[in-house]
Amino acid sequence: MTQTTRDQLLEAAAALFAERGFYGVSIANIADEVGLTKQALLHHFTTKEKLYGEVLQSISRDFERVRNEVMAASSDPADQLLQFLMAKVSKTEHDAIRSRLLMRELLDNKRRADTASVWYLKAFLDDLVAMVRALPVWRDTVDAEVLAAIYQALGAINYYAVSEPTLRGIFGDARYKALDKVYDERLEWLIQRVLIDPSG
Amino acid sequence: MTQTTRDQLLEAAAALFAERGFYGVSIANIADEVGLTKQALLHHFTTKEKLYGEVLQSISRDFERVRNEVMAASSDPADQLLQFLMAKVSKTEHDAIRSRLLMRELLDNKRRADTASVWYLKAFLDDLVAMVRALPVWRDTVDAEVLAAIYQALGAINYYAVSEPTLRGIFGDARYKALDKVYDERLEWLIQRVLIDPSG
DNA sequence: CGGGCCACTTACCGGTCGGTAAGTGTCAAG
DNA sequence: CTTGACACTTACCGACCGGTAAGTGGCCCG
Repeated sequence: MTQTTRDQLLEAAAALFAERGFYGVSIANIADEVGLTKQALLHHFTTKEKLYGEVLQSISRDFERVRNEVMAASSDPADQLLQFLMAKVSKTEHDAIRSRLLMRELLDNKRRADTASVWYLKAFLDDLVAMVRALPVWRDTVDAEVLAAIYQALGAINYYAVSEPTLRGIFGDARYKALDKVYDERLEWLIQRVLIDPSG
Repeated sequence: MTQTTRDQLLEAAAALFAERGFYGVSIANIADEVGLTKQALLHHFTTKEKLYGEVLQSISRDFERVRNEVMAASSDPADQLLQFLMAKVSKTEHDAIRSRLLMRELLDNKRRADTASVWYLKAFLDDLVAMVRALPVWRDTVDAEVLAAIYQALGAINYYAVSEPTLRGIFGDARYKALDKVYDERLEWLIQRVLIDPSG
């Protein structure tokens, strides 16, 4: 199946918004990427804000899909949690774009009146809290403790994901590759220690 | 001592760049904040890029100052490391601005030809690696492992710092405050587990 | 008193921004 | 053969962008 013009625009928008941020990209830039004029883009998504909103929405659908896959693949809550979190690690360019975009959203939604994205984030966090609460160790802990632990894992994942170009710039390809190799293992260890078996 | 106009501009610039990013702020916005025209700003910092560079530089000086304070306050490497990392946690508005600004820089310096800021970051990471290497546990580990562990702690710190407005938006002031209270303890525990006493 | 530096102003430049208006060509339904 | 929806175009708009040019007023130094 060939991509529709609309989907091509969405994909180009995601990549550019991730790389330069909402204000760093013009709708003409995005349209150019697909070989169209900005008015063609506005034909599909009446305003820049609406286009951005649809990009966020497509990401949130992605996460829900991954969550369902993980839940179906195993019935062990610890396994589900680990797989869901590790799936957030950037393996492909598409993953990296998603991480960067959400980090920017985290930084920007203070000033944007973007309640929509706040609610999507809430749903995502609620899902994670539920997954953690399925583990016996966490059953009798207050919400704040669960959230704090989750957030530390998310921080370790996403901060690193977003740093990839910078780290590559500092250390060069070879040493970055070496770092990347150990990061995965260490992350699994961290999730294990912080979330799955905190007492051990 | 009253602040010079130049310092006022630097402070206003830091706050606005942190909140909206480089492209989201005009030099006129920054000048307005201090009650001047943009040409007055250009009088002090010839270009927008140079102003931004000076903001980054002042942050890097801040870090060096904190590092020296921490090194002077204790001779125990484990203590120094813990204090240095915990000092990065946002306590004041100024700390939060710094975290946000650096996170944006991490996201943007792929596209900006901002080698300068890459070198600040390298120096900062080098300092941290040296502090960790001062601990006997890490003496015989490869660089990549040390860096990975450091990065996980930095991620847990900075991702959370940057999320403050979003989390407050999702959970409200009361529940955010509860989260904030437990986050500090949990962070200290994490640094202890990941960096200072990984075997324990 | 005179001259030059400093901090700052108004006026203006070419260019880009998001968005509107008014088409143009294609193609399927009636 | 016409009609109209659809996907797209060119031609604009006012607002704002970063930056330049050319002052203006105050203050220190001789």
